[in-house]
Amino acid sequence: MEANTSSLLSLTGNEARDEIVRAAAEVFMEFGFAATSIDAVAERLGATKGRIYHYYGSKAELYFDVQIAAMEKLIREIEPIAKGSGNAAERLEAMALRHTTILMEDLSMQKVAVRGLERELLGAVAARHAKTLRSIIRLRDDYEQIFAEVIDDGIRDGLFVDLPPRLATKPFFGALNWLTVWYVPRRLQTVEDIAEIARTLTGCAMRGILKGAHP
Amino acid sequence: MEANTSSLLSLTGNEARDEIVRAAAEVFMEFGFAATSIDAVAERLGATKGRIYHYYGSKAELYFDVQIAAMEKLIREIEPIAKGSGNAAERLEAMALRHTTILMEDLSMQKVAVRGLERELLGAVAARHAKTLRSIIRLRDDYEQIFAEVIDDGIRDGLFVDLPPRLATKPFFGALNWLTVWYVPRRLQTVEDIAEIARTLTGCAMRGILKGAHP
DNA sequence: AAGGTTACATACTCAGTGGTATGTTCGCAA
DNA sequence: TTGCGAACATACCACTGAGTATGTAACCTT
Repeated sequence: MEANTSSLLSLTGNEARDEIVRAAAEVFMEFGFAATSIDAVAERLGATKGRIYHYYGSKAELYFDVQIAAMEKLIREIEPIAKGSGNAAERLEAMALRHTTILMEDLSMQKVAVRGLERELLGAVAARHAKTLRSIIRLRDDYEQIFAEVIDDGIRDGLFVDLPPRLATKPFFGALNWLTVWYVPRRLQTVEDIAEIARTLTGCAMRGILKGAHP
Repeated sequence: MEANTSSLLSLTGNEARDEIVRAAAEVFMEFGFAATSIDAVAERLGATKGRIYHYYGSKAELYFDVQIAAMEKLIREIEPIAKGSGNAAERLEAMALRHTTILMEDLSMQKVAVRGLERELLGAVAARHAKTLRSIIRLRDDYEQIFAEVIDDGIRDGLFVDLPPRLATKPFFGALNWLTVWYVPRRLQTVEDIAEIARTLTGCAMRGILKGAHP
C-alpha cells in the first residue's frame, strides 16, 4: 500500500484506481450518491466490493475522487486558455467553448462534479471527511475564480456589463452548465453536433455579459 | 378516505397534505430523494410516520406531489404573463423575472422541482409509478413550452437570435435555474435583494438571446 | 522455494429504512 | 351514549447496503 491517503493529486500512476473512478462516475451520474451502492459500482466493473474497498476506505472517499478528477481536468484545460493571449472576450469565449465541450465529452464525471456536492454530504458524512470536503470546495472555487478574473478584466476594459464579477459568473456558468441537466448523448452524435451545441451555448452566455448596443 | 389517488390537481382543500408537502420539500431539498427518510420528514413535522403514510402511499408519491405542486405554481403564475400583452421580448423578460423570483421565494420546493426527476427514480421506482412519472414530465414539458412559444414569437419578429426555440430555451433557463445550485438564502435578505438578483439574472438571460448589434 | 505482500473474492455483521399491522384518541352523527 | 370512522401514534418486520473480517491465488523478493 503506497501513499493512497490524501490522494488529491496522485491519481496518475494508478491505473486500477482510475478504472474504478471511471466506473463509479457512471453509476454516480445515473443514480446520485445516496442511491448508488458500492455493489452496483463493483458490478459495472465486473468485480466485487473487495476490489473497491481495497483502494478506497469508504463510499464517500470514492465519490470525492470522482469530483476531484473532474475538477482537475477542467482546471488543467481551461487555466492555460485564461492565461493565454487575446482580450478578455476572446479568452472567455475560448474558455466557455472548451468547458462546454469537456462537459459533453466527459459527461459522466462532469455531471457528478458540476451538480456540486449534493447537500446530503454536507450534512451527513461531513464531520469525518471535513478536510477532503474543504479541498473540493476549494477546487470548485478556484475554478470559478479563473473565470471571474477574466470577466473582471473584461469589465475593466469596458467589454462586459458592469456587474460584480462573482455574480456575473453565475448566469454565465448557468447557461453552460445547465446542459448537464438536459443533455442526453445520442447515438450517431458526431463531433460536429457537439461542437454545434457548444457554440450555441457559448454564444448565449457571451452575449449575456457582453456590453452591446441593443436597439 | 376521500379521493386521494391521482391527486394531480386536488391539493387544494387539503391543508393536512399541504403541510406535509411543505415539510417534505425542505427535507428533500436538503438531502435529495434517496437520502431522505420518511422518519426525517415526520420529525420535521413534529409527528411520526403514521401521519405521512395516512395521506401518502409511498415515499415516491410524496416526492411526486412536491414536484407537482412546484410546477403547478410556476405554470399558474407564468402562463398569464406569456399570454399577456407586450411584444415577445417584454413578455419574456417579465416571465423570467417572475420565474426567478419564485425560485428564490419558494426555494425548497422549486429546488426539488428544478433539479428534475433525479435519475434514481427513472430506473428504480419507475415501473410502479410510470403514470405519475409521465404526468410530471408532461408538466415540465408544458412549462418549457410556454417559454419556447414566446421565444418563437420573438425569433419570428426578428427580436431574438435565430435558433431552434427548444434549443434557445436551454441556455436561457440555465442562466436562471442555475441559481438553485448556488443561491443560499441569507438572513437579513430583503425583498429588494432578491429583486436585484432576479434583475441581474434576467438581464443576462435576455441579452443572451436578444439580437443586438454588438460592436 | 519459502515467505511475504498485493490484489482481489467471499462471507458476514449490523444499523438504517420503507412499508405494514395494530393500537389509540377524538370528533361527530344517530 | 354509543358507535364509528378519521387521524394519527406505536410496534414491528423484512430487506438493503456500508463496512469488515477472512480466505486465497498470483507475484515478487531474496
